[in-house]
Amino acid sequence: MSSFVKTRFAPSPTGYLHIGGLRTALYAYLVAKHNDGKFVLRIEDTDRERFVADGTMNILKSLYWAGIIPDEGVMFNANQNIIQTGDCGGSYIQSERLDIYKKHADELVANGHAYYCFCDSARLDELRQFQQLNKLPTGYDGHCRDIDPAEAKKRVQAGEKHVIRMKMPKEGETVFNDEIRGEVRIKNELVDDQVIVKSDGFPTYHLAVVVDDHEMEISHIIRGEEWLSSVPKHLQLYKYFGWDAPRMAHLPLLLNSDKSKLSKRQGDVAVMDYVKKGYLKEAVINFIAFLGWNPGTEKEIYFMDELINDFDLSHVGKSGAVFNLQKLDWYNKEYIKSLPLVDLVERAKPFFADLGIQLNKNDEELSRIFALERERVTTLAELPEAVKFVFELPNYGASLLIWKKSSVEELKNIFSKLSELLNSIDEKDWTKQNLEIRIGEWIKENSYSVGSVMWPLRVALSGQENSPGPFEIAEVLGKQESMSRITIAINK
RNA sequence: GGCCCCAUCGUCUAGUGGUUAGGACACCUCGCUUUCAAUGAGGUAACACGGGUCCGAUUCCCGUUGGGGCUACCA
Repeated sequence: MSSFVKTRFAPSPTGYLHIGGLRTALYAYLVAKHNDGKFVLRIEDTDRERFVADGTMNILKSLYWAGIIPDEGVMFNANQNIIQTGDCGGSYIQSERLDIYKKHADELVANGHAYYCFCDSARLDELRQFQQLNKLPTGYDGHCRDIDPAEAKKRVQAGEKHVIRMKMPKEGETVFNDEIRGEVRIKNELVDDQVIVKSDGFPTYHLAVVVDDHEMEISHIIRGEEWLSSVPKHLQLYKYFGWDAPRMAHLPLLLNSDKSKLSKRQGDVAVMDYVKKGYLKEAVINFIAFLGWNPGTEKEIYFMDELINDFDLSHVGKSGAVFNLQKLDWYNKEYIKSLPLVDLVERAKPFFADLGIQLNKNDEELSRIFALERERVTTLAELPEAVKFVFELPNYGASLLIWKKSSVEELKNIFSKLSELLNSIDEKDWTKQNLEIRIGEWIKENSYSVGSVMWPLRVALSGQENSPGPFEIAEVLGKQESMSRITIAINK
């Protein structure tokens, strides 16, 4: 076996990509990239009841948004069509690999490692109820395990409804080494004779995952902790097929604030929810990367390429991590503050479009406007509301103009003189720096208190109780609009 | 119920057989300041419990408790 690293993310298209799934995908991606290996995307759509038609596309787009691009397997092209690359002897979509699973299942039956089971769901339900009632361990009782194989085959050929179950040894113990948890041992007698082929002919996860990971030459299985207890089944299948098992890493779960498994009930869990809310991919990636992993240093800000450099499974923790929105918000603010303005403009535009707002300004103007508020918003979705006052002066009450330590008389006096001063400033000198100097000097000359000038000026320009400083706003607004807003204030 | 996994500030976490148990978010105080934000300086706050082992345990072992996962012809 070569030491080439190949990881995979293998989601089910049951609706949308879960934020926990994104983290699993990220870790798998990082392990592959850190080791100059390959990252495979496979679609596990063997559950026809939960299948959602555009589920695959949603997953692919969510991953693409986050910058997690597969090297092999399922992806989409410029025309938004789902395509595949790579050679694993078939499709990377499980529903298109049925013959492969059938071949392997038949092989197990032929070798006596699996058997046909004719128990219907009524009997199984009854069995489970009985076990639960009598506080017995639940599980299949082996009812069909010892049916004569020749007879079973006849019944199958006669069209009798059936599934295929793998034979789990009744004795011994399965011991394996998890990359994160270390040695784990589970007694074989406690492990069920798992159904590996359903009555509809589709494989269950357990068969499909083993066959595919082998045929796709996956070196590291990286998945959620919920799979830990089914590892003995998988290992047994590898043994039956005579294959080497990949290395395995079972990641700790993402939790709600009450420590239960992260769920829809307690907040947004779909990656697209966070996209729509205006979180930056850099923030989301940085945040989820740190939910369970850390570099062992005090560096908190990590871009994808830095994660690829430093990520290491050995630094992944064992305990579940609470998904803490406050920390995500902090990361998002950090990235919004540090994003180049041109990028900020590009990424913010869709949030205006979503609200039906026409941005009749060029990018240059927009970047100046957005720069005004970028330190004040936590998400891109907040930006339209935050910069609204630039486009249209809000209607505010006249009393807002009066600074707490000032009076109406003083205000009127100051404003009329201020208006003259501003009018005397040439349009080409209408810059933040220049205005600050001129008005500063003027305040000093007249011995005004700073607030008695700055507060009303800022309110006049912004129409808001809270806003950026008056000079920044004035520069963005330009002389004409600024003067018009001051006139409006004076008239109030 | 059975099996498996886990346990350091409220949250994400670093860390060690002997440390003032470190950082980040959040929170609080102060500074800057026309407001908000940003920012600077501080602060509150943790080794779940009980037994061992050891000169010495937060660290190693066992147990308890707590939390989580699995226990499907779902993944």
